[in-house]
Amino acid sequence: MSKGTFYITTPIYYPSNKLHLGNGYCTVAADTMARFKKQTGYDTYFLTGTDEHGQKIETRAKEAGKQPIEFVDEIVAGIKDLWTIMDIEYDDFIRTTEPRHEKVVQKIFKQFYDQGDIYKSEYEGLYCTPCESFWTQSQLKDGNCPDCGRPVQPAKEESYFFRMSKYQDWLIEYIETHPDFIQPPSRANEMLQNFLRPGLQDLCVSRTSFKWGVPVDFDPGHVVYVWIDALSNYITALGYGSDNDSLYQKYWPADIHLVGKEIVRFHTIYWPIMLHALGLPLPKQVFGHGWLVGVDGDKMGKSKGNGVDPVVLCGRYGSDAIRYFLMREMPFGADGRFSTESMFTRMNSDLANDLGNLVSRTVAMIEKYFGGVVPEPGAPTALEDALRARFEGLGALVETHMNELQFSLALGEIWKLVSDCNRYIDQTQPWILGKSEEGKPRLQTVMYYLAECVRAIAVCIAPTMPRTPERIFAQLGIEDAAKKTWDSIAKFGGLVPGTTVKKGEALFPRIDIPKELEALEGGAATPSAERKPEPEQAAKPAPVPGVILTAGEGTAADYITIDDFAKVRLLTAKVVACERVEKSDKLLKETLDVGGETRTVLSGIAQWYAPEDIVGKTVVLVANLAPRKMRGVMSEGMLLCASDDEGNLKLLTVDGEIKPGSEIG
RNA sequence: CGCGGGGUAGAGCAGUCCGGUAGCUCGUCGGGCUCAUAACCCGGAGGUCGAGGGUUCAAAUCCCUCCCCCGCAACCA
Repeated sequence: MSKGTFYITTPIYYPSNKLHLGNGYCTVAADTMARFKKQTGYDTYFLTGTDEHGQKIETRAKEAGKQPIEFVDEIVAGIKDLWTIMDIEYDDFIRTTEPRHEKVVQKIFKQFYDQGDIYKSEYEGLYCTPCESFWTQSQLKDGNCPDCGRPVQPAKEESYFFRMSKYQDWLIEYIETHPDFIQPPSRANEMLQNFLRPGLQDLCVSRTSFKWGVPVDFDPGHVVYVWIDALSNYITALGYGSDNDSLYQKYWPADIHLVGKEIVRFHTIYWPIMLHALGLPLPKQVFGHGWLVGVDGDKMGKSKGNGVDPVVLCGRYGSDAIRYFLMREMPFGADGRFSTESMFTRMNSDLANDLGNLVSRTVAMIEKYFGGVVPEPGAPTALEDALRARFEGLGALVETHMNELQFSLALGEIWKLVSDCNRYIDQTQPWILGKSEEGKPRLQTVMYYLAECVRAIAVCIAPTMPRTPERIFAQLGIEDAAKKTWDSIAKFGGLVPGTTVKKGEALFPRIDIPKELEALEGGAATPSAERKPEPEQAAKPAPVPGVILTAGEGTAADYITIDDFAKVRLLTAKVVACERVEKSDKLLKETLDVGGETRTVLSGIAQWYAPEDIVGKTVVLVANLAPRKMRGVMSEGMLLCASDDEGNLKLLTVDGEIKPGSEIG
């Protein structure tokens, strides 16, 4: 029965924050793929999870006044809720803090050590204290830290290292002889050119500077650093190295590791080398997908604060619509632009107008002309033959595209059938046929063909849109599970005449775009929301900023209380120094006098201000914003800016002179 | 010359490997239809294919040069 196994994974997410739509994108893709494979007869296993160790979590937990495990427990619960909301049907959710994972990580680490892949060394390097980073002589810029430009000091840290270089030639050879291993191929070039051919450095695989990690059991004080800890989840989740490794035996090697393009390196260099060192087979494919980027080309990430809250979107428009949009809008390998406007447009035209309306008119006509009973088809004409050909060719086309993870193309094929059906109605003019008795036989054929095609469409969209098919089947009166399967659409004619249809609610109600934009943006925009939507403005550049929503809650335009406001500590600050940040064309680094205290803040204003422009200005600082490292420099707050519709920024300043560090409010 | 990707209609993209009438979706304009969610169907307008040079009967496509945008450069999906 089963065509074989299929094991697919997402990255394990780092729960330092709530997830955003970009994480959802990757996970929806994996889920869609898993569902498709299940549907087409594979024994499928879909793994996702969280990578919960590391200094950042330790720090964030401390800031929140919690134990690290308490801190991640809460966030992980939120992540699982999100996956439920987005209809993610994973088979397992691995947390790197689980004993089943930690034990095996220790075992793997020990094995590497015993076989000489890992050695202990004193990392002697040049250390930049603010950046908490070591640098080699060659990495320095003008003798200073290449990230922040500050001086570095010689320092030592005892660490274990993995001999990457030992496996480098083997890996180059492997990648060259397995062209499908890294997808899309451009990513393979990147890896070869940037990292492998120039030569791998040995990889630091333990830390002593923080505690929140898997302890190295034979050397107290060391914890396993992210690489071995996080990457090994793909096999520890299957029980590799445990008493029961039946899942591992069954599903490894993975068919696809789905990863964001920024972590391709870890999955195509470190991970294969680790596996090889363990004597294990490599995953068949690592697919580096693109990012959702905002209209201005910014990546939608936690660090940008411009993510769109998937919970809000799913709640408002249904997870199926969101999933459809994500899978349809952009080709999977490349970056895709996200804006709420493009999402609404897509939802209206494809889901409401094309598919929803097709189901609606089909069912309505069967009710009107045949009392709701699906009629027996008569002899086909050329029109029916063409429709039938499309129907019967659909499965193979969808499968081809899906196997290449081209979700967008697969959906495009399905929508060709939707479109054919709408055209078919126009060509056959059922409302004319229905007027006379002579037209009835022909009308029977037309209605049957439509209903049967709608059935096929419902089957095909199921992996992407898990909820909608049942709603369609209900309207078509299909109850027999055998008529809902992938196999049932291989041949035209599965629908049994005589079943009773029943018109239901509109599958996807049309969205009033200007209204929705207003509702969404108005309600859920960040407090510092710099931009306003401009719904109609369809004119030239139309930089409709769609992506300013963050992980906020409400959708209504709620008021905040004075207490809420009081949570934000605003202070005046005088800019005493300012410089550009190395390797960034957006950031300026300001040194601020906040009444005796000195703060360093990074702001993304370099396009609008030269450093010398703002020295001496008194600006408004959000003083209690959680510090964040950008470009390796810790930013201790945020400067308030106003921005207009085009995104032009102006710093907020103070009317006249006032002592630096004065409270605002 | 660090590496990779990109520049095609108002917007978002395909086409480039393997040269042969420049295509899709949205928008826009006009027409048709009335079963349907003001939905559907047909047609039109709109492109110096980033710039320049070369090869060729023929170049978005192959070669050379240049310009511009984005990403990566050793823990942000």
